[in-house]
Amino acid sequence: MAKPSREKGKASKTRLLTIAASEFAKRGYNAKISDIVAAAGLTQPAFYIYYPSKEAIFEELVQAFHNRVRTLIENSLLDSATEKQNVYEHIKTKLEMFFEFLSAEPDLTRIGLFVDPNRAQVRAEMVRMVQENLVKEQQAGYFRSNLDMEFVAECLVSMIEQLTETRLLPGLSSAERLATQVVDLLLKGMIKE
Amino acid sequence: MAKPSREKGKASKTRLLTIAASEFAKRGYNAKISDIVAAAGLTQPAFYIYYPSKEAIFEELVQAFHNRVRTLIENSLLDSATEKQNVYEHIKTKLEMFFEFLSAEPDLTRIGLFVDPNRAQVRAEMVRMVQENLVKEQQAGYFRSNLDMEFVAECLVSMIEQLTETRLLPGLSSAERLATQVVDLLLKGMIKE
Amino acid sequence: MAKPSREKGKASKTRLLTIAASEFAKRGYNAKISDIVAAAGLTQPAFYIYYPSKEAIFEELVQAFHNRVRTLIENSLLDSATEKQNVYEHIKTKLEMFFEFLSAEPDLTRIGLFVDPNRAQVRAEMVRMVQENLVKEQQAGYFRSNLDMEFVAECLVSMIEQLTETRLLPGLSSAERLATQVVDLLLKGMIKE
Amino acid sequence: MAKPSREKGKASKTRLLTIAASEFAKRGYNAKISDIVAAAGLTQPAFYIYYPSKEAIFEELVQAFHNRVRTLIENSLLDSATEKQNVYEHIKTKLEMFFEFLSAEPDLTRIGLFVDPNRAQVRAEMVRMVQENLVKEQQAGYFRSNLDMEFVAECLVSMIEQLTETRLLPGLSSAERLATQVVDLLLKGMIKE
DNA sequence: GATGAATGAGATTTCATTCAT
DNA sequence: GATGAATGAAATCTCATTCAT
Repeated sequence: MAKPSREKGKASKTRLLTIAASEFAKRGYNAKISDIVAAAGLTQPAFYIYYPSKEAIFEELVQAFHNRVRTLIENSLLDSATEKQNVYEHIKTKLEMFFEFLSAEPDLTRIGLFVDPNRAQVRAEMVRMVQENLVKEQQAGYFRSNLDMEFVAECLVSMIEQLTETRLLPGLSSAERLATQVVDLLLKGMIKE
Repeated sequence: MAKPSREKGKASKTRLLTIAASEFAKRGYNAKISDIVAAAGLTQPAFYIYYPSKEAIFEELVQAFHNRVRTLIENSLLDSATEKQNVYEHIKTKLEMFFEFLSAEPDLTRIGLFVDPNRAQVRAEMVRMVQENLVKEQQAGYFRSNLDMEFVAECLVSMIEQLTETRLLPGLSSAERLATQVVDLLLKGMIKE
Repeated sequence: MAKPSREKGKASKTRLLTIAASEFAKRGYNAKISDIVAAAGLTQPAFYIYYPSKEAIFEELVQAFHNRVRTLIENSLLDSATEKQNVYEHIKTKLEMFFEFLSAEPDLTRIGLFVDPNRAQVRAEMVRMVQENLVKEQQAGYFRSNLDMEFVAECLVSMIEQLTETRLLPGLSSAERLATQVVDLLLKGMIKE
Repeated sequence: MAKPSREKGKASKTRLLTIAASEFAKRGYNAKISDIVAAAGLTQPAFYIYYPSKEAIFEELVQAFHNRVRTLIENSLLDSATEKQNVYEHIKTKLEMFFEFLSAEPDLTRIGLFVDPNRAQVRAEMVRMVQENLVKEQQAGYFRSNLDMEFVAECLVSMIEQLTETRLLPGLSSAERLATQVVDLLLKGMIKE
């Protein structure tokens, strides 16, 4: 492993990371280094110039997703303090941001949400973040007080994950559309009146 | 005391299938034949007496889950015609059945819902079934008419799947409890009043 | 890794061990598994049926030598109590045994004495054994009392090792001859009279 | 303050050689070029500016040791002609010189004596030199005439080598001390009186 | 109904070495 | 006088699968 610093090397490293993301997203951790380097126009040993092991590059991708999630969480919490919309719009905006976030880097999202063996951890983090937000609204009197907000958060996150997989990433629905639908369903419920 | 030779073979085959289910559920498709046969007290070639390949036994498990889902669907649709409860109870009962179904064979469930690379198919089937049920209730006037029932069904199924993974299979919640919570959330919504 | 028990498997395992001994003796730890299995008329994976790793088979050979050394030590100490020859004959006999022992399994000897990275340990063990023997003779008054027997033991062992490598294993001298020469030199010294 | 460009190259080459000696001494021929250049603050291609291959630099170190041995031999033979001490002192002085020589460049010594695959050659050279010296003393009547001086030389050299490895290089004994002990043991022998 | 023994194909990783600048 | 970037060749090890009995 050397420490590349000039342009071409950096480009190779980036290419490897991007292609690795795509391969891991498609085939899970079984993605082959040989395919990755081939797609990057390199030979096998070149991989090890930039990453010490297959595990390392995978972990780097997982951490990249984690970091992005953490950033989103922090920003999102700040926003919630500053904005003052009605509750529908407020929640919808946040959901939309969430969906946008997840669709911005589809491969990273797939890796973080679906292929990482420790994906339960990120999920738990997301659930916690959502729960905190919801509890605030609940305390502000917007939601029924008898709702278990951890349960609700878990349901919401699972919906987000699923809709991301089946509608958002395949391009069948926009972030805005999904946010609207989810808010409408979850806030109002299914019952008439 | 009958012909033990015939029975022994069947027993071995069943044992292999059960253990394979457990291994695939635990380790995904990467589960090793060598581990499976070892746990079954057999040697590797014995495996190939009963199943032509790793893929074949995996597919058999996936199909077993599919078949169970199909059976559930048929029974469920029948039930829905015969029963005459209020809508809460009605839906809750079905959800409870669904959760019971999923918890009855945890390994099969995990394989069908989480490890099968084509799990989207079963999911779609489940979504369709749920959707059909919901449409009927909607047409009967129980639900808001502006709800896209395909969307709702997808949300509901994703919640079911997730809660199955995080609460039902680990034994943290009962089927009855989860059904109650889901019904309460989805039917009434989160908003006060 | 299976547990072979029938004849052919046992033969293969033994062949692998024998050939491995020869290869390690010739080329050091860098000996290649591929050469070993080829010489054994097997393919690479067959190796891993019998030994879990290259390190494992090497360690097995090293341990085999250690065990033989330990056995020799125990027997040798017993002998020293029972026999009652003059001191020349006594020491010569023991030296001869030692040389015979080292020439009995040349590959094992080379591995234990020259290629094992931890060969200092066995050497130390051998030095200790020789020292104990010498001290007894010294206390019995056969040797000068101002000799540091640890130093003498170390010299003796190094001579044994060297003569084994350059004369015994190549077949240039017999164990008996070497024992005679060493005893003559070490006991009488070089000075005339 | 002269031409630093020429000097820098020479300095790099020397540094590589020194570090290579240290690495080969520590890890045997398996020492890695990548480690050597890293320790020298250079990159891998720089190595090949100065040495055509790994084998070449290793051989250069081996030859350096050989040359030093040859020089020692010549000087030693001259000395033996000029000096006129008693035989104990005479031999002891030479042994001490030998030990000093071996401890002066520990890395080179380790490479020449222990890691060079052809170390038998240098050993043979050293044996021959020692033998020549001993034969002279023997002819002068100092030693028993029935001693095979080639055998004695080989024993002596092996002792020197071993004591160098276990006592001299680790700093446990001085050259003078070892020389004294060896002379005492070998000349007088172990027997009392 | 099963086993002992073995293999084909391929995966990750290592290391000396070279090309272009 | 040196570097950034890359490679050829090979080594260890894994795993589903098969042959002969």
